[in-house]
Amino acid sequence: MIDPKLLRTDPDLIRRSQAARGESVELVDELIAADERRRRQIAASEAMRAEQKELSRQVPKASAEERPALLARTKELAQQVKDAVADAEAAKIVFDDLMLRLPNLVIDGVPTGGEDDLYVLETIGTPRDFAAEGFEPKDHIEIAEGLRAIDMDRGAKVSGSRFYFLTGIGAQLELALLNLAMTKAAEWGFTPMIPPALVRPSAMEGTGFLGQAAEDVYYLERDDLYLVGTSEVALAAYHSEEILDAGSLPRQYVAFSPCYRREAGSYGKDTKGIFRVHWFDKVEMFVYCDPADAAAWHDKLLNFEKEFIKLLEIPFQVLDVASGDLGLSAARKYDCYGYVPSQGRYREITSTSNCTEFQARRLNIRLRDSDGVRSVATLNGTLCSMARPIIMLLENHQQADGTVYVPEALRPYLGGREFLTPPA
RNA sequence: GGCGAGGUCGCAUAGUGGACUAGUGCAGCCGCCUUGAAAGCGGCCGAGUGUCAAAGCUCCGUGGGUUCGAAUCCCACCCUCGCCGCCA
Repeated sequence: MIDPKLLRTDPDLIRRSQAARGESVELVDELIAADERRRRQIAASEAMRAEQKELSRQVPKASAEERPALLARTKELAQQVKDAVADAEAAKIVFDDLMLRLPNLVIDGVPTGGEDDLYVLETIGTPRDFAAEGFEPKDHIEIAEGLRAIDMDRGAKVSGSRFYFLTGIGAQLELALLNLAMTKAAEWGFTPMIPPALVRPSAMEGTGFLGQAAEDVYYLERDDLYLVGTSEVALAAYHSEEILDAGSLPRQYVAFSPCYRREAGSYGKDTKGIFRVHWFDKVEMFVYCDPADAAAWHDKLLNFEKEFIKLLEIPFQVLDVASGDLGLSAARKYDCYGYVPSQGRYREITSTSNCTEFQARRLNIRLRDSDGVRSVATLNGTLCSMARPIIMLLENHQQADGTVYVPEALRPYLGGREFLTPPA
């Protein structure tokens, strides 16, 4: 949620942000109208309530002759207050509903446009020239078949399409990535967390996943619980309804959790392999900080992601995501796209969002310093979303003989081996 | 899943229909005193809304209801704790 005060002080700022996102500008006017109606009714109810309360206090002291008239008047006032409050609440429901649909304000400097207008900030590393090496690169499924690392067929048999088993060296590879990611994050000052993957609706709504993204979310009706699509949900809700001491900020958390995504509306897209799946495991960074430091923390999270991808020796690009493709919560988003040789292009491997105070307001997370109480800022960033790094490791580091080179950073977590080889 | 107990302004407690402000203790902050500290004394000391600042108004787990008036009575729900059952 954006700062409701902006509706009164600077509605044009919100209109500009909406326009940049390609979202409704009229929403702003509807919000202002609902807010005014609510405030008007509250003012009216407060005036009547004050009178009613005063008369109520006189009831016990009133004489037997005065009492009936007094009671009649207070009763009448009670009804009028009730009506005014009811209308104020109706206006508030309209206001809140609209407010939940209003996306975060876009930060100045974010490129405008849609999905294809992202801006490449830098390219790191160079894709291998397989032709020069004299062989055609295989895709990750072919490579994984040779290594018996991924079992797609049995994934489909047991759970359906877009499910898989990591087997043997594939499973070990995920555990190695997990350990490398967690070790690095701890070095960088993050507190390791293993959060629940099932959350209440409030956590889901507070992080902005029940709006336009709701179709992509698994929901357990019998228990009124959601399966998270990212541990960002649990990590953001972790401090919900809390007031954090400013001295305890920033708070850095790194979580390992499964992620579940329905991938509704992506039928036929990336159907091959484990690029787009209904479940994967992920190591996610999350930061709570003073809003004044949010932009600096966003850069830090991006740098941690870059450092990690460099450790995996995968060529990649850093993108500044355009305003129209930000999602509800993000005020700015940087994606890293790693190279996928079988596709001959870069594909998303990490994503870091600066959500400014948007999630904190919805989840009621504040900080207290010498000036009082105000909202914190939250940021999140992927460190390692298992399936995609595995694809990129297998494909970029494949050898002509079907083995796969292991980057030095991963070797300590894979028994020191330099190459992944098929089981005997 | 069954039964029971309980949720009050950081913590602990008081408050079971009406007194202008939900009382008290602890912790915390400021000051006095002191060489310093402790003790003692005085003051401040939850959040939201609102305002230049205030006043005011709202909030006693949440949501309904009864009443002129609800922390207090009624209903539903949520959560916590305990015991029993089941279980990785």
